[in-house]
Amino acid sequence: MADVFKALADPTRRTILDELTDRNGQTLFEICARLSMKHNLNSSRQAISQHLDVLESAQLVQTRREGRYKYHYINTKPLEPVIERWLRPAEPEEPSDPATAREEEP
Amino acid sequence: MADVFKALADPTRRTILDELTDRNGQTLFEICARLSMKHNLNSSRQAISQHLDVLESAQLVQTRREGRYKYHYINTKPLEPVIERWLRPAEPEEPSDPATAREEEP
DNA sequence: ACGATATGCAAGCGATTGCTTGCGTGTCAA
DNA sequence: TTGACACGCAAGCAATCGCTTGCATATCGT
Repeated sequence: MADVFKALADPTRRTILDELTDRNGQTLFEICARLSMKHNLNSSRQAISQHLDVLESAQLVQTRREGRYKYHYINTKPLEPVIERWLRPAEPEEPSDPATAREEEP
Repeated sequence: MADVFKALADPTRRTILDELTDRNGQTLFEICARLSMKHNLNSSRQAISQHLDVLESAQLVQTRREGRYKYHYINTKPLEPVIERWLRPAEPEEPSDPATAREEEP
């Protein structure tokens, strides 16, 4: 689970996920080209490849080999527990504005 | 928005959010003590203070001053757009298993 | 077989991160 | 006022990160 947050910490990796959301199943070169075109990100092939390795280690990207091509698919499953961890249990608590909240002294 | 992911990338900061979820509105020393007790995290006061600064910059923690005490409150609002970014738009797409999916050649 | 294509592996480098150390500031009780 | 308490600021350091560079492997078309 820690890998998921570390993977999402980099803006280039988040843009890669955006790209795979827009068009799933791209190859490495395809991702490089579209990152340069649509997102003005001129990172090298090796840089993107390493980013994809990080995303794959975090299970956020799954891959499928076919000959010399390697297709990359986004996988949003690791994101679901991220939400449940803090979003759900904290919702029915006290008001979100600290100026109006009150607690006993420590 | 980048600050949110960077803030969540550290395991100690995630544990701090867990602690604030369990008991909202704690002071710095209170957080230090409970991290040591319940989570076996023996970080120094300054280390935790810097972590809280990061969380506050990311708007994940709001603070309220009262005399020499500073109370910390979790704020889950920055987490909501995180979900919508990839979870929602990618759901009605093709099968998540890359072995069965298919795309045209690049 | 040969070259072109698509990707993998690994060492090295500057920048950033998380933490420590030491001192400073403001607040409260006696 | 004095001392204890809660917290802030900033320099320094080892570890990690993102990226480059260079070479290697594997697959396809001709």
